[in-house]
Amino acid sequence: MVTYEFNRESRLLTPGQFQSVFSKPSRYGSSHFTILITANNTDRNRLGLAVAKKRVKLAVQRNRIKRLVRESFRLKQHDLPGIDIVVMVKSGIDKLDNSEINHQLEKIWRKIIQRQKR
RNA sequence: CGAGUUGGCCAGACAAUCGCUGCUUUAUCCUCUGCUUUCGGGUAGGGAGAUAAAGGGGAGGAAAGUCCGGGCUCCAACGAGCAGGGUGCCAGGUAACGCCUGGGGGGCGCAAGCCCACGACAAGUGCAGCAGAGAGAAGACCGCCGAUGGCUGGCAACAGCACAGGUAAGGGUGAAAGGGUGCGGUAAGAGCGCACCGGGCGGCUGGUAACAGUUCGCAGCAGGGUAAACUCCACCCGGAGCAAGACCAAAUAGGGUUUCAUAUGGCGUGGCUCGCGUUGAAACCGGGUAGGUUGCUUGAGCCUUAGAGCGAUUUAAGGCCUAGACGAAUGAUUGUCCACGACAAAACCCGGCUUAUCGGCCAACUCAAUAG
RNA sequence: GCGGAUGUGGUGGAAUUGGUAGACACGCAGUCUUGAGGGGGCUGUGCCUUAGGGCGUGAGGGUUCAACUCCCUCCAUCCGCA
Repeated sequence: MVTYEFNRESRLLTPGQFQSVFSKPSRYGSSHFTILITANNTDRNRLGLAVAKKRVKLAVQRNRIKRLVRESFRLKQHDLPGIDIVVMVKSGIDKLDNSEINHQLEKIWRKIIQRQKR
């Protein structure tokens, strides 16, 4: 039975874990996202978010974007093959609506899955 | 039904599915201690964690800006003085405030009502560029006069000159030129005199006071502005902040160089001095660690009723528990409905202020008025 | 989260007992020199306006005769604290 849970094991928690992703990343991107991934040699995927105050000024918008990314990751996590992910954003993303953000994330997940299968 | 003022309340709703995070209960697993044992275990109590199920909770009126005030924590204690800072009509409220309430004064509005850093420049010191004659108990540039004295003419009355001089009514300069109006007065003028108005000082009356009134008395008037200039007066303020601080584990390896001091010293201490405590301190190089728990939500708390008070507020009784996260929860998708949803999200906690904001509802009051 | 600092033409940066804002340097534009370029010289350079004049020190108010300067509110940028 496949569950769509999202608890603390599915996140990057410490600065050290973030650093390991930043040190040897594969890059993916879209018009408003930059995503870094690296293999973590487990059967779990882990997500870290880096939404800078400089990119998105209002706390309400930052929270909205983080929630959307988490939700999208939660629903897709079983199709991904054991990687650590750091999602960063670019300026202007706070002007997009929910469906547009979801659409961009979908495209990136599909690209990652294709790349990793080879 | 219109126009407006003040106060208070709400902050899309409902359903389904999938998620996040605390709390409570139950079950299973793990673990510690005691007792017992046929060494498999059994039983009682405790602990923290994991999983599952059920129930219940889960951003704001501004959570914001960080502009004030407190609680709390540490600085041995926060004691004295100086420096520095803040507030500023009066009275009250409060834990406290730069906040609030009531009152006074001034301004705006037909009104309900709204707005105001609103102590003292007659304690002292300073400032006012340019312009202007003169800028502070002032000043003759133009103007006015020239009574008096002088000169000229004339027998004289007097006329002329504008020399001495007088003059702040008028012009001009300026942000500002030293009470206003009228009459008298005069050579021309002038609080020079008088009347009224305004203001000052003293008294009296009302008020806790700010202040107001005065048919009372005094003196012709008194010296303008600026204190968000120094200052004076009254009152208040020790410093830092939850990244405060405390605990557990690890670590800080008794390493090197330089400088200061060597006790009338250094440091604690983040203005200085005294006082107090403590006994070396600081900088750089090299090396090592920066994980977890706690502080963390029950509080100047909220609701109802009754009493005190014009009110802010307060007293009593009863009831309620209403987010505590930590790479950071309170969401996503779909559907239905409508007034089509603004500004915007806690990070130790409260009380205010300020700023942003789609709209909706309720109450009291004011104006316009009886037309549709 | 807490604490602190700064804001002046296109750029750096002057101007303080409150008294003519934009010194100085760079850049830019025009012009002279040169066959041309470079270099150098000279002139101009915040905005609006025909002129007179008006508006301009991050924004908005206030005090004052007068504000870059003093006071209040807001905005933006930067720095420090484990």
